[in-house]
Amino acid sequence: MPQLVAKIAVSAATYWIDRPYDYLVPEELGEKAVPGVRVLVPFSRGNRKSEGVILALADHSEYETLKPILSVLDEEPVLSQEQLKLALFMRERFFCTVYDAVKAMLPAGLWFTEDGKRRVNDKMIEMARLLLPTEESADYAEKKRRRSPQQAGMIDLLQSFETLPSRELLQFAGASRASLKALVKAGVVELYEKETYRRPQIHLGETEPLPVLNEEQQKAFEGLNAMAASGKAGAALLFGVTGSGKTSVYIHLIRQTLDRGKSAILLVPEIALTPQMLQTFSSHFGDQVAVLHSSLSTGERYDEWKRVRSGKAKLAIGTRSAVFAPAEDLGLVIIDEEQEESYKSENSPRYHAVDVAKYRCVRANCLLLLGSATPDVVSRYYAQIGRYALFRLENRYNERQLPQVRIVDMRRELRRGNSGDLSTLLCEEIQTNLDRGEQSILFLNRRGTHKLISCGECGYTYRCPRCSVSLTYHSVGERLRCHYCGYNRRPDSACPECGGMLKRVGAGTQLVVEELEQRFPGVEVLRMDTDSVAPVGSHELLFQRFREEKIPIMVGTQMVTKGLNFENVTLVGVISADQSLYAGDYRAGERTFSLITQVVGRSGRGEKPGRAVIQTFTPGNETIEQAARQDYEAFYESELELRRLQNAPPFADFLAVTLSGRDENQVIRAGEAVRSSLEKRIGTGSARILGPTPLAVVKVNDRYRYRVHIACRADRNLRAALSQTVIEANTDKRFRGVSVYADNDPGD
DNA sequence: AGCACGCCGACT
DNA sequence: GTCGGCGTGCTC
Repeated sequence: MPQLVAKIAVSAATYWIDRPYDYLVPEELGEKAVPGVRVLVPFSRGNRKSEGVILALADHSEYETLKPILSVLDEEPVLSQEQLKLALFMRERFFCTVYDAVKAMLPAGLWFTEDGKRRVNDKMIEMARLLLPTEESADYAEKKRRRSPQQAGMIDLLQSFETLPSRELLQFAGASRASLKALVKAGVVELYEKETYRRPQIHLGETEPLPVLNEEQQKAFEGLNAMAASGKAGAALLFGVTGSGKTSVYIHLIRQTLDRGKSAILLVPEIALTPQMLQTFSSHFGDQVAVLHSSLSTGERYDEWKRVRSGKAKLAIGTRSAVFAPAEDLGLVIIDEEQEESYKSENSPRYHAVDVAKYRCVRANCLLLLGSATPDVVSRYYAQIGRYALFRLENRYNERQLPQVRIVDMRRELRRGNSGDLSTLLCEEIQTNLDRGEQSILFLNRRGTHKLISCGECGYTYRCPRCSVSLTYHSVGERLRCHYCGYNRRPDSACPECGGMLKRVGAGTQLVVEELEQRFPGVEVLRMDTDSVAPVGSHELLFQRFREEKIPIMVGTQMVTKGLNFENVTLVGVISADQSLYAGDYRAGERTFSLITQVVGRSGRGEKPGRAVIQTFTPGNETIEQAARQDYEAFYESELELRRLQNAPPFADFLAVTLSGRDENQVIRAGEAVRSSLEKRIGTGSARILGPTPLAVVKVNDRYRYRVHIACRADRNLRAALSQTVIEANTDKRFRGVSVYADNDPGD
């Protein structure tokens, strides 16, 4: 009698041992064990239980002895054949395990806890706490200190913090999971699960008639709709200036797609997924809309996911991960503001939603529509060479004028004795607005907008003991915190170096607010920044106050640049346009152009004409001038030329191998080995290999991080070679303790 | 990664 | 002697 064998992608397998593993399907599971269901299998020498997903069935195996599948976890497949193929594609493209890809594709509500088969609707994390009374555990720590310093260290931490997520406990103590397990076994520490909180669902509105299209919108719609209806795979770029009504075109296209009985996916950047935006789409498509967003609770998200899968919802709207929406019969994928960096995942699997969307559209023979006011230079190039169709929207709604933009040379301001953040011109303009009762938005192009503490005498600043960054000051609980690892401490009463007076050095928005208060006493100023510790929805509330109470001035970072529409705002100030220009990576210019263009576009959205003031220390800079003129095509031409000279995308693909470990020299040596292995495998003829070079923040959590860069044509062979190199470096005994991974197009 | 096997030092 | 640290090798 032939045996039934299942090819399974196993969760416990790391990247370098990830392959389909053969397991025996026990007779009693024969019915349920089909491709796409998740199973529990014994894995490795200890037969540790691991989750897996059946990729395929077979009637024999090359292996002599097979272990049997322990149980089937799903009643029916959670992934279609097509989604399994996508997972395999992701492994190749993004250098992750198949199961990592599977996890990214499924909503959190479908995941299983470490121990059990229980399906969780709540998000849980593993926490650790001491089981023994304080003194007993302190005694235990002392007893253990010499032979097991890691265990003692963890007890110390739990003494002061009481409870900690076990992940963090291990990181902070620099301990291995084995030593934590030892403490659990000894009955000193207990591990338990804690629920993280939920967020409410967005309200859905009434159905509205389709928006009326103007001539150029109609033309774009007709062209795009013809592509979508052709039943052939295709991609198009909809290049529409701010306020030209891309959304109206989207709505018409989606309407047509749904009427053809097909489903659609609309991706928006993180920041753009606002209640207003959802309101717009639900007012047209009612409960055919499903929202997939990380801020929904796992339960809500799971329900939305099910509505898409069952076909009850035909339009999935969401951020990056919504590209995995289990939509059958896909007819259209729209990616709005396609140049946004939030479409690239920062942690494993490091996928790019645009790449995933391309793959899906090709497989489904449907249209991929990339929309933008400032397209990614690569997309614009593809449109130029005919790989994408190109549609333009050049007229702003109601023929509104572009804001009048002026550039201020901040070096001259400095020479005139103004060392503040606000130039004379900007202050005059703000005053004009105050007099007229119109509102102003000041944009601060700066990350790390927090306060530092430094010594007034010797200049000492606190640095993180585990990361190569300064600690920032948080007034909440008077603490100094590290943004990278979470380390925090209380500041001393005097400088620990020289005993001098410590003072708070304002930075970012705070400093600008202070300067405004000084110059415009009694004028209310609203402050918006991403990293302020704010409860959910509070940003919405602040925007609402700004609109309704007509607060004269709003100061903010990134988040004030996107999609906001305030009729009474007639002045935008860019405090410093330079910061993102020199950020190192090849996208810096693009980022700056896009940012400035967008923020300037916030001005004059109503009846009254808008003005903008851009402050810069490099007034001659071409990118800034182009952004001030809102001249994308000029920017594109010069940027493309630059890319050609640098052999950067679209003329070559950028890939990287990132290495990290506690021993810096070892990391560098491993990086050099990676480099020479790559040189051997792919040669230096067509590819350019650089590094290893340290990352901008070289040390995080006591691990040093280095990167080897590759510029080349990334074909199948090259990816395979890169994958081999990563596997080799990870399993090389000389580099134990160094972890190595590849990245398809690292952001920085 | 995580787990078993096996080697070697310190404590009964 | 043996308990339990840590180094080595394997995962259908």
